Amino acid sequence: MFRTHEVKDLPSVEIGTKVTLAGWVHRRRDHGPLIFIDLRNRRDLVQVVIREKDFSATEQEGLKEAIRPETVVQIQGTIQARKPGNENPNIATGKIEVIAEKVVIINSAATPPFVLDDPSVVVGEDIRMKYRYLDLRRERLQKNLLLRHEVVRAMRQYLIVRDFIEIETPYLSKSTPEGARDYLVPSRFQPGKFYALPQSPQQYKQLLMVAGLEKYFQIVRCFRDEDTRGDRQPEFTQLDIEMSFVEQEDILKLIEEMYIHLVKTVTPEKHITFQPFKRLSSAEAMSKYGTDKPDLRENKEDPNELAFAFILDFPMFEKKDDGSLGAVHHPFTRPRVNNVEELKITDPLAVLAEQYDFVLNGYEIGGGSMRTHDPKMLQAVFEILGHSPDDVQAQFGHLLEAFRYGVPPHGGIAPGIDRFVMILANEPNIREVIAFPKTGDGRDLMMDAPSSISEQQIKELHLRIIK
RNA sequence: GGGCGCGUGGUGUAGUCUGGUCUAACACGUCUCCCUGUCACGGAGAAGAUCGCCGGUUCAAAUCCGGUCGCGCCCGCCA
Repeated sequence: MFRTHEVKDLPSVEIGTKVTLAGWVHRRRDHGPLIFIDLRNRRDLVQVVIREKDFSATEQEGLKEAIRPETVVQIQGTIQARKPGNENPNIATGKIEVIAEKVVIINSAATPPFVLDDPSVVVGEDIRMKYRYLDLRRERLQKNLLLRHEVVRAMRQYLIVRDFIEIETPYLSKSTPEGARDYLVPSRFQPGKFYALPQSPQQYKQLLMVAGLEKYFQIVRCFRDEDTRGDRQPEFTQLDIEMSFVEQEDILKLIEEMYIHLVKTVTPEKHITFQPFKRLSSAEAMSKYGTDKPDLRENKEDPNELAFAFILDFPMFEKKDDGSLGAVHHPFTRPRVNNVEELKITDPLAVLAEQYDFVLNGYEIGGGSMRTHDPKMLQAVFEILGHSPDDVQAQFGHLLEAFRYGVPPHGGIAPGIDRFVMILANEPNIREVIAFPKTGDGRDLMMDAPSSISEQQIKELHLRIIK
């Protein structure tokens, strides 16, 4: 046992109790014969008083090491009430202090490359990323990761009590031509073939509906090999949801109630502008605000305002740069038509989709749709998108095959977790709520990834590198 | 793929526009010494920077020009 108490529990410990604490030296105030150190354990601080006269000459030499900031120490001592006038109202343990009887240096620390105890110092991004484990010791990131934890925990709890089942889907999956660029993983067993990391578990969760799971969710990592932004990382986490025997309204209601609940429990200081959430058609949003993710806050200076909105009625198809048609969302989205015949005779660009975006303070924090569960309708959509029957068979044959065996009406949504936490934390950048984020060009400066691989690995994977 | 911004001791900045006063300043940190009630402790002192890199202009470059590298932001892209 390294410690008998956590620092945060000390205020309720009786005066005179002997305690053993362990943590990091946060700050030191060296008065010569009297040394104060603030001992840090998680985010909590307590003042330890070291009286030089209580220690032998050799022990005093060791103390020189102990008082280096960020050194890991174990302190044995006695809880003492601070004298009136000596209390520190700025820390939770400010009414007491620990009189040290023994100081054990567990691990002495080199001088950190940047100051950890001053939140006002803005350190360069590259240095923070290289020494991310030190950056994470700072209060800002400790707070953000804790907030993120609370959000995810509340999401899980909310869905689990409503009969949702959490199911994991594969990360090694299949590349699809639609959407973002895939991250690819070469196969050792199948020369020249590649897995793709999922951009989302879209097809898996629909197949779970075919499997009769009915209410699925997953806190899942998604991968997209595209350029990053302040609110975009190559890998990000979403709350993936899919439900059977529901309509669009059921999904919107679930999300609305869940997010009101999340805000209430995790950040009660925040207030929600629209209850129920504002709803706009995508056409309305574009004409009124010039964007399909409008910032609807009434006071943009208010750090506690949350203006949630649903954007509805997106078009099903759009013209791509090369003139061909693409799906605005994805091909599995249900077009708002009565039957296949109607879809075939309508101008594709006039067809709306049962698709919805979830928007908060000018950020898209999620999107979803009702899915086409009629195989004929799905075929018709693929035809409009210009996929040849062979192509459809190769790319989506497994899904169409599955849909032959009794598929329930279903739909889902996937709210992003990083962006939501970023907004709750009032952070300007998504990296501030991710423990180990990537740089703008997709690198991990701490691990130095991506990196070269050995000749042996290249050979095993049947690859050749062209420079 | 394109546009913009930034790069000066370990960290954060000033100085760059208007070249010489820069033999590079300040704060934090580090080191030495002093201090028994500090809590962003205080005091005295010290070390630490070829001003991202390469080249050019000039009597003279942190400063101007060209290139290059690094980091960030934005557009494209992100079903």
